[in-house]
Amino acid sequence: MPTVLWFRRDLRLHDNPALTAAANSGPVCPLFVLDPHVWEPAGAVRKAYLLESLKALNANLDGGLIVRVGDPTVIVPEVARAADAKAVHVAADYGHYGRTRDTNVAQVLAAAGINWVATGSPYAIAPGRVTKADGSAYRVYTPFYRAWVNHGWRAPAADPATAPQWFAPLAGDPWPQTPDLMGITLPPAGEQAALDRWDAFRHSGLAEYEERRNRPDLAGTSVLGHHLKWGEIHPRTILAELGDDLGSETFRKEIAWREFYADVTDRHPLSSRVSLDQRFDTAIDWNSGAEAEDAFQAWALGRTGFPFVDAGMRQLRAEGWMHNRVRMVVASFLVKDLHLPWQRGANEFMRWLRDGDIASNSHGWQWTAGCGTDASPYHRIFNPISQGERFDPDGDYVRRYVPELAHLPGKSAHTPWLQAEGYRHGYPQPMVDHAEERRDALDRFARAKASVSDS
DNA sequence: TTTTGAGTTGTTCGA
DNA sequence: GTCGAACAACTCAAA
Repeated sequence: MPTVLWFRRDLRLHDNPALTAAANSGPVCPLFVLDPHVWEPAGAVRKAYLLESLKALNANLDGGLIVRVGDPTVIVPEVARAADAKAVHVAADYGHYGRTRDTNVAQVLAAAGINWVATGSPYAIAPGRVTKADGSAYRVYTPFYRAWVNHGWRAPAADPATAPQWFAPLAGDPWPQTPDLMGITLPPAGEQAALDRWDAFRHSGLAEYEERRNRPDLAGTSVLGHHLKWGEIHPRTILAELGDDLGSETFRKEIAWREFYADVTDRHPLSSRVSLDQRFDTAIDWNSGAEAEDAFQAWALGRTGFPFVDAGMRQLRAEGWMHNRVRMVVASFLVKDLHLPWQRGANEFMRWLRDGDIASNSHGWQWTAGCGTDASPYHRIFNPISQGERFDPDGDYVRRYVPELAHLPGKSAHTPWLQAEGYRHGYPQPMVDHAEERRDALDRFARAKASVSDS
């Protein structure tokens, strides 16, 4: 019996339970829907990367992937009818939009007598499965991690018993133009690229991961985020090959963060937009007005006058990627030094990051802002200068992305204001006094707390 | 129910 | 330069 396999963020053919389920019941019509709701807000890098990934998937399907542009509640039933399918297979989605969309599509399909079959998820353990003894959800990472490891996960899914028989009952839409990347080079996309990257990291980065992962000047991270985001590789594939050494243990914890934030999103579907600690949305006195807009622009364009922050924001625009350590520092700067709500920065990240994942991004930002799952002290405020000197000790990262400072030797690139004016080549003065803004951020939080407890 | 221990990734101050 | 304490008390998890 023919089925439709609707690809969303699982753009691979191996370790794909939904594909196995579909193929075991008959010929499979592979479909991807470019949903304007997801497509339109995406920046050029995100769009281009997705198109590259679809190209790779299409090649693996011998050109048989149907790509349609439009509303999934219309397109999926239309393709299912054309295929004479009795079922549409998917991997479950857990974001707020994805879940609502799936409910609506399943409803339209049901009315047409077509089954909705969800098999597997983009996670090693489906969100909602790791719970405390009483069945409630964890809100703190470390106990979640212990329970997650204890719960365990399946081995990678077997390939279908017989090779899938692909078919396309109708033509797809013309693919959108690849956006102008203005010089950005994308990393290779697709399932093979993902497996190659994992292989390379496993053999040459994992052993030193613990030591090098916080160093943006070195290539110490896995750079698997975009592959995981689009499901070009499944986390189970990775977990199955991790050992018990320190590097493996640390990397397993990073995988678990992704799973934790998916679990939190599952319990709090709106938390990609709304602070888990509501005081941050209702009681804190955020900056606003024209001056705040100027400040946001300076941050977004990498013109704050803090070299580590500016290097990060310029890397984001230059590559569609930013090192995780620097993500935390620029996030802290926006929220604690410029007093702007985390959602502004989260949106900016989602527009540019090729690996931008709504659950990880939102909750990473909430963690830095201090309104998320971490109950630890709110006075954790990153010092943009000492973070730079600590994690980019020779200034190499700053010089790579801030050409105005390329001539400053060693760690002096972190403190250009100590140089004569002419040596700064137009690089701006620090836009704020960090010590002052730090005190201000603490004051604002204290006032918000007081105002909430008074009312 | 009460109690106790602990919490990814920090910063600053003063000895 | 290095080290420990204070930040300022909060929330969660588990016994």
